[in-house]
Amino acid sequence: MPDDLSIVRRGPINVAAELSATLCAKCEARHVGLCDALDDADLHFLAGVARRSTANRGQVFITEGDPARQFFNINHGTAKLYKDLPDGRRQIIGFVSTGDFVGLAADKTYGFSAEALEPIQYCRFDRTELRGVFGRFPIIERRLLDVASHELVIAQEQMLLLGRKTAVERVASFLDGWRNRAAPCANPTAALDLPMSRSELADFLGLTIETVSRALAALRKQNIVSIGSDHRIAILKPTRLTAISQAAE
Amino acid sequence: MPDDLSIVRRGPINVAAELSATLCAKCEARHVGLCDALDDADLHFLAGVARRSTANRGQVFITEGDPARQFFNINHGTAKLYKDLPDGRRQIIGFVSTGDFVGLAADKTYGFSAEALEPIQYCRFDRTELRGVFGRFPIIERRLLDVASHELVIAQEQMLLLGRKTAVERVASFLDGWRNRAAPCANPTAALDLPMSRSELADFLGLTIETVSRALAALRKQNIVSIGSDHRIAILKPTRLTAISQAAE
DNA sequence: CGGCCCATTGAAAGCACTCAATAACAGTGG
DNA sequence: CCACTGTTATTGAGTGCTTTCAATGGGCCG
Repeated sequence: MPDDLSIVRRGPINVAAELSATLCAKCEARHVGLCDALDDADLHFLAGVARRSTANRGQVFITEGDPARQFFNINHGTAKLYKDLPDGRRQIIGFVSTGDFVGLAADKTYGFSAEALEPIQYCRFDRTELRGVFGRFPIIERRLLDVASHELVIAQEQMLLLGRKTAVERVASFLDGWRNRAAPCANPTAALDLPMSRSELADFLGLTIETVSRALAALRKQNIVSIGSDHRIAILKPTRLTAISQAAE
Repeated sequence: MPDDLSIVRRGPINVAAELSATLCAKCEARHVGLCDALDDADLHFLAGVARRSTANRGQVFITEGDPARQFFNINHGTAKLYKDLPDGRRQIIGFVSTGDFVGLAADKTYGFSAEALEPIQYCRFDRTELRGVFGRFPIIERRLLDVASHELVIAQEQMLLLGRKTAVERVASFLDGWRNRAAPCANPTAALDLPMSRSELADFLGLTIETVSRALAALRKQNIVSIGSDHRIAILKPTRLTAISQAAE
């Protein structure tokens, strides 16, 4: 089994890699993120150093402070990355979904924890092994640099949000951003499925659940969004939402 | 002159590169950041794609939204990186000093502006040219990936600060962090020289100047810091400062 | 010495937070 | 299928931390 840690992993082609490559080729994340950088033939090498795993809702698969020995690539589902203060205050620093690469932002130990918001599938890469792959496939390193650069842009946008935006602006920014991310090409007024609770939204936006609820209510009263049950939200006025999110009025 | 844009820059060795390499060898940033990745012999290649520039206090050398055609490496001095909202609210996303690399966090356009806090010296690299250097010196790309990773860690730490910390905790965190960065090995109670104003401190910490002032006053009243004139601050109780910054009590 | 800018301090207001109660929902078992 | 129950979300009232507005103080420079 590809998950068996005792398998022979070195060498360009071996049974485990063949199995993994087949899995990789069928992977939901095959044509996004890291894996899209390689063609099918080269996927062997990446597959050879990948271990497939799963996590259930609520399961923590990265713990802040632990030695950062692995990278992760999300193949299916959504997880939250977060940092805690000793007294329980929590800041969610990001949500990661299908195709997203996790673990770049680490020195010797992980600077954040990760918890599955729903059942997820992911690949684990040993950091040193993946570095070995860089020599043969510099395109992977290039891709990782692009990923890191883009994450920095996102992080800086979030700093602006956390440092300077009002509650309503924060919620509007989140909805706008999530729509762009989840369905960039779809009808902008289509209903969104949010995998996170109000509490998690609050921890991401630097607010409390009550304030998030009130901000959503404010947007609803202006008929900018429609709030359904089961974490479904429809954006009725995408243009207005974007304007509010950018404080453009 | 190395600053002359008309010089011939291609080829492994040419006059401009020789001149730049000499400058590079003597550069204050020679043994930090990007440049430290190369030995003196290889510095030619990097020097060949570098343009040296300066900026005076208050001068903006990167403008948010402009096409991101260049990277920057600070050789001397300090600058602030910031994002603005249309109504004037500003968030400083970071301060960069000697040895720091700037511009990784950009898609097609810069996501932030940069302004010198004091007279600075820096190198400019054309993005496409620097990418060309990657092929010959993969270590540079590796180094940039490390830089980006570390910046992500810093950014996530800042998200925790902006989203969840109180005013006093934010100011304590900043002072603690700045001490570690400016003089990691020096006597922790030595006076710090802050190159930024209260206003810039406020824009970095997501506060107002008055709140920063009050937070500093609070730390002063506890004899944790001593506030001098001309942006000088001495840390009298480093342990207490660190404890407060991490909300560890 | 005067003017200007920056920093500090005080008083009042505002936005988000806390506390509290109610409502809606999801999952469970009868 | 529906009542039951625990969880999650909404709404209201009051508090508090930070902001806003305003005035004073201090340093730098012409």
